[in-house]
This record gives sequence, structure tokens and C-alpha cells, in this order.
Amino acid sequence: MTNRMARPFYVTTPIYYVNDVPHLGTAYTTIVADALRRYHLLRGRDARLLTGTDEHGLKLEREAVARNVTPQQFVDEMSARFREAWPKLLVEADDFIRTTEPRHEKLVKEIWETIAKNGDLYLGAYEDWYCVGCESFKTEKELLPGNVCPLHNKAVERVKEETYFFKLKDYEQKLLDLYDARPDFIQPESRRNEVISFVRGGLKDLSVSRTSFKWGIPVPGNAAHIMFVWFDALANYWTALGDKQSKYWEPNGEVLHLVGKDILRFHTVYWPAFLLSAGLPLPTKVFAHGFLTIDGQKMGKSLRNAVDPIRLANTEEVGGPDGLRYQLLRYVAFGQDGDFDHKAMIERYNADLGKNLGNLLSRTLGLCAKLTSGKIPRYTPGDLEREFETQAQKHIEAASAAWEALEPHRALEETIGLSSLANQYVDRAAPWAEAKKGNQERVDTSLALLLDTLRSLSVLVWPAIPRKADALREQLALPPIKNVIGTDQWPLGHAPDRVGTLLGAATPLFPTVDKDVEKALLDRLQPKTETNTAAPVAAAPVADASKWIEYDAFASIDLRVGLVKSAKKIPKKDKLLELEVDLGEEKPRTIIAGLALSFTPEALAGQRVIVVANLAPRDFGKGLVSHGMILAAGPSEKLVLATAPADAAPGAKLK
RNA sequence: CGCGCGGUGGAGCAGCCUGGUAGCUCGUCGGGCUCAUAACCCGAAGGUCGUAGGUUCAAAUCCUACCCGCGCAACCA
Repeated sequence: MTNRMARPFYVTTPIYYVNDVPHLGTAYTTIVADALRRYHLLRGRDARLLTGTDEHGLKLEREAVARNVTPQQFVDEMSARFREAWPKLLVEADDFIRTTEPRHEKLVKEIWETIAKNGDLYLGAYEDWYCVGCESFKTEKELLPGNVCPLHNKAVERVKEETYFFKLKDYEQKLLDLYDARPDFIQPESRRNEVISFVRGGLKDLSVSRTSFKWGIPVPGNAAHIMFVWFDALANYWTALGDKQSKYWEPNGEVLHLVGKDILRFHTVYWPAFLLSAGLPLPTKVFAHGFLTIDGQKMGKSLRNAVDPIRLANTEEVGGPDGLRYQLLRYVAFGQDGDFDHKAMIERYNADLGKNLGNLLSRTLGLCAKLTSGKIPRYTPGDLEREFETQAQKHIEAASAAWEALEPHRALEETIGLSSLANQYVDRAAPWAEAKKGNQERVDTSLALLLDTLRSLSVLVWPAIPRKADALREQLALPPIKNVIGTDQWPLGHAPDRVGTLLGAATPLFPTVDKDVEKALLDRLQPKTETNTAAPVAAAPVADASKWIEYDAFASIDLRVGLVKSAKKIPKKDKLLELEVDLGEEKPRTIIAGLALSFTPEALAGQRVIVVANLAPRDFGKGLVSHGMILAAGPSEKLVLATAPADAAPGAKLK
């Protein structure tokens, strides 16, 4: 253990793709990384946190064009949003890497050249079906019989693109050996098994360059090729260190990559293979955490934007940034999927931070003001105190073990457990009663112990809630936490006494939220979703003038009366129905419609509906292609069909 | 046979890898205290740990099968 403490600790978040903005998911990863960094700093380690942004690729190039700016302007602007977001969440990154920086590009090229020199790259051709309409490659199983693109109903072409391949196949066994030799390289265990079975299933050489776009790092010696974005991006963990590599990377430093479960494969298969090929040391561990839902709902794009972590961090009623960090760290089992629930957030804030820790501070300082002239009294422990100290030490040790094991939720459970223990102790020691009996030594002793426990707590909570931890310390007349490399500050016993020190002013650290405030907060913070919209078929506000379309745009929509000939459920798709609709054409069209929550197939047969007849075909996978859209109004479980009278002929055009 | 996740007292969740008194928050009921943020402390009720088998002296925990929810299947951590 002592050896390990002497090693630098290097923790990384993924670099975030700047096509999106910071949201609760990215905030979660980054907060965990920061909490770990802070924990290790407390233990006296040289802990370093890296985050950053991933800024290359076709998608960004197109996005920039669409906005009429250069790719560089676009990524500059987007990257800044991430860089500015993290401090607001009390995240202190030691470095922020951008893949468009020269320091990154230079070292990525070096890695590429080394890998090339070692014979693991070769020029080949990527060949597959290509749909000109989609401007993308299609795999066989995406195509309709006869090699027809389901979206454009056109035959696809066989296209070859020159590309560099990385000899990933050669690393199959080496990777399996690695997983075997280092069982905790991939965590949690279930993820490790997933990766092992993937690799056992066989690896194919990996295409690592593209010629179809420009926004990226050119391949050394062949500028027609741009590096595959993942090759470029993964290297950031290494390139960001620059001349500090020997200090922070293996074998001298402990390297921890925190990733979401969706990008596990890149980090545990491709990245180690690249490093092995380049003859570089591997990271120590890759930990995949789960995904969050919000109020039980999947975090889709709109919900992601509705729940802004910065806005939550600005909500001082529930603790501001500290409060948000606490919720995420304490109530999401790290490694598993979790839920962020607004109502529960308030409940937990009240229970843990307000009524438990906050109230402990408040009552302790209140007693000191009355019974010890607001000063730290002398400690003369008796049996009650000795028992308390034994119990307290168990919580403190369990908390540190949990942080070491990457279990912040348990670490904080133990931390709050210590606060609970102290609240119990107050009742047993009952200093107010001892005061009445004139037993000042007991009064002094119990308050001295409580003050010291609060001091320990201020350290224990610091990784999670640094700003509040320092505010707590201020009330205890203690300086803010300061990291000193080489000095372990974890509370390991009764503190040096500071008898006679005048305590700070007592102000509620975590004022509890009452029912009225709770309601106001929920109204303000909870995203408005379809389900809590009051009127089920309420009219959407008519678009404002700037959104009006010209008549031509409307005329281009071909609306027709369709007669539903038949309808059937689609296995495993409980929202969808497959309809055969007569539009007066040679044969009925197949239309896939999301009507199943509102209608049984029987109810639809024979209905005359309104169909968008010239909507581009849409592929639902498994050969299910929809050739049109049925008009209906309302939320998906309470739809009302747009219908036509019985004398309307199938195929009649609406205008 | 598409992939993944989950099914633990009224609600929401840990625990499962490293089998051995079922833990946390909220809620309910009763009591205590009065220092404190209408707070805190004590006690109680309430669980066949999805079902069925298996391994074991011992299974929520390991193995097998099944049932039931949910998410994903355009690079969303």
C-alpha cells in the first residue's frame, strides 16, 4: 500500500465529441473522475485529471459547413463550452486536451509512424456496397433483395475506397493473454467478460484511415489519407502527457481510464492493441460505468438538453454544484445504470446533507456557543468516547476502502454513516443534561469529540463536495483543504487538539427544503414531457411567422386518401403496426406506423386514412420498409386518426 | 434464436465478482429527547431476495432452464 501511495495517479475521462454539448451524462463521468482525483490527493498522491474534447471527423466537418463557419471555428466554439462547464461543477482538471492541438497531432503522428515501422499497417481497400443517395456504405444485411437500398429504392454500387488497415487480427491472442494476466484491467467484471467473448469471437483488421473527407490528422507520408477518428482520439490519453509521460504513465504511474459502457470496446481492444504495436506501456485499468436515466426516462437528445447540469449546479436550494455531485456520487452505483430523479434528489438532499450532516454541525456549534463560550474544549475520553472512536474508525476505513475500490456510492454511505453515529452520540452524551448537573468535564469532552468528528467529516466529504467541505471547515475555524503531495491527510485517529480555539460563525450549511420550495423546484427543474402535458390533444402553438413555409413547400407534400386493407402487429415492436394501404395504385403499399399503442389491428382495417404518399421510404430493419406515413394527432398512447369520409376514393389527392 | 440491463419488505435502490446474522433512503406505527435546520435518538410492523431445478454442511450470492419488465439496434457518457 505504501508503495502504491507513492505512485502518481492519472485518471482520464473520455474526450467528448464536440457535436454535442455537456449534459448530465458527460458531467457524471467527469465528476466521478474529479472525486477520485481529490480522494487520491488527500492521500498524498500526485493525482492528475485529464479531460478534453474530440474534434475531428466527417460529422463535424459537415456541421461546420451547415453553419457556414470553418471546422476550426466550429470546434473552437464547441470545445469552449466543455472547458467552461467543468469548473462550474467544481471539477479541477489538470489538463484539457483538444485533438486539434499541435501537441496532440505531433505525437499521434509519431505513434502512427512507429506502428507503421513495426509492420502493423498496410494499404488495402475497403470494399462494400455504396448508396449514392445516402452517401454511405451499406452492409449486405441492410439491403433489400437485389442489392437495393431500402431508403432510396435504388440499386447500390460496389465501391472501393483505399484505406490503411491495422493488423488487429495479429493482436487477438496478445489481447486475450493480457486480459488473462491482468484480471482487473477491465472492470467491472461483467464488462470484462463481454470484451473477452468479443475478442474470442475473432477480430478483423481495422480500417484506420479515410479518403472521403479532410477534417482530421493526415497520415504521415500520404496526405490523401486522414486518420480514422478513433485512432486519433484514443491517443489523447498519451499525447496529453507530453514530456510528463514517464512520470504519470505506466510503469511509474497508475493510469485509470473512465469510460461509458458504449465505448468500452475501443478502450479495451483497439487502444491496447495500438499501444502494444507501438511498443508503449498500457494503461492500468479501464473502468466502464453505466448510463443514467432521468426521472426514469431514457436520456434522449431532447431530454439531455432539458436537464442541463449547469442549471442543476446553480440550484443552491439543493446544495448547488456540491449538491449535484453528491447526488450522482452517492446514489448511482458506480458501474451500473442509474437514475437521476428530481424528487428523490430533494429528498436525499434533505435527509443526508440537511438533517444528518448539516444538522449535526448546527447542533454541535449551537451547544458550543452556549456551553463552551464558542471555543474548542478539552477532551477527556471515557468509555462512551472510546467506543465511539472504535466505531468511527470503522466507517473511516470502510470509506477509504470504497474509494480505492472505485465505489464512491459506498464511500459516501460510510461517510454519512459516521455522521449518523455522531448524531446518536449526541443523544447519549446529552451535553445539555450534563451541563445542568454542572458536570463541565463531560460537556467539554463530548463537544470536543463532536467537533473533531466534524473535522474528520470535512475531510471525508471533500472529494464529493469540496466547496461545502471548506465551508464546513470555516465554521470549525479550520483552513480550507490544501493538497500536499506526500502527506496523507485522511483522518486516522483523534486529531491534534486545538483547545481554546474560537469557532467560526454558525450558518446552516444545507438548509432543508420544505414542501413549498420543493414544489417550486420541481416545477422549475423537471423537464416537461409528453406525459405530464395536461391536455392530451391540446393544440400546439401555431408557429411564429419566421417558421412559415411557402405554398410551394406545402404543395410538394402529396397527401392522399388511403384505405387500410389489413393491419398486423410486428413481433417485438410493440409500438408499430404493419399496414397494407390501398392508394388506388396497382398494388397496396406497405406502411409501418406507430399506432399500436392506440389501436388494435382489427380497429384499423377498413378505415380511410390520410397518407403522406411521397415521403421517402424508411427502413425499420429486418426488411421492414415503410412507404408513407399515416396522419394522426395526440400522444402515442392516445392517438386520433385523421380520417376521410366513406365516399372518398382511395388515392384521392388532398389539397 | 439480434444485443444489453433489470426482477430484493409500501416506494426507490445497495448487496451478488470474494457463498455463512438481508443493508440504505423514504414512508407507516409507537416511544424518547428538547442542543439543533418543525430537527435528532430509540423501538416496532412489513421480505418464500421473479419461478423451477442443481452444486454445497450452508445460496439473494455459484450453475442450468424458464417467466416477466425495460433499453438499444443512426458514434448519446
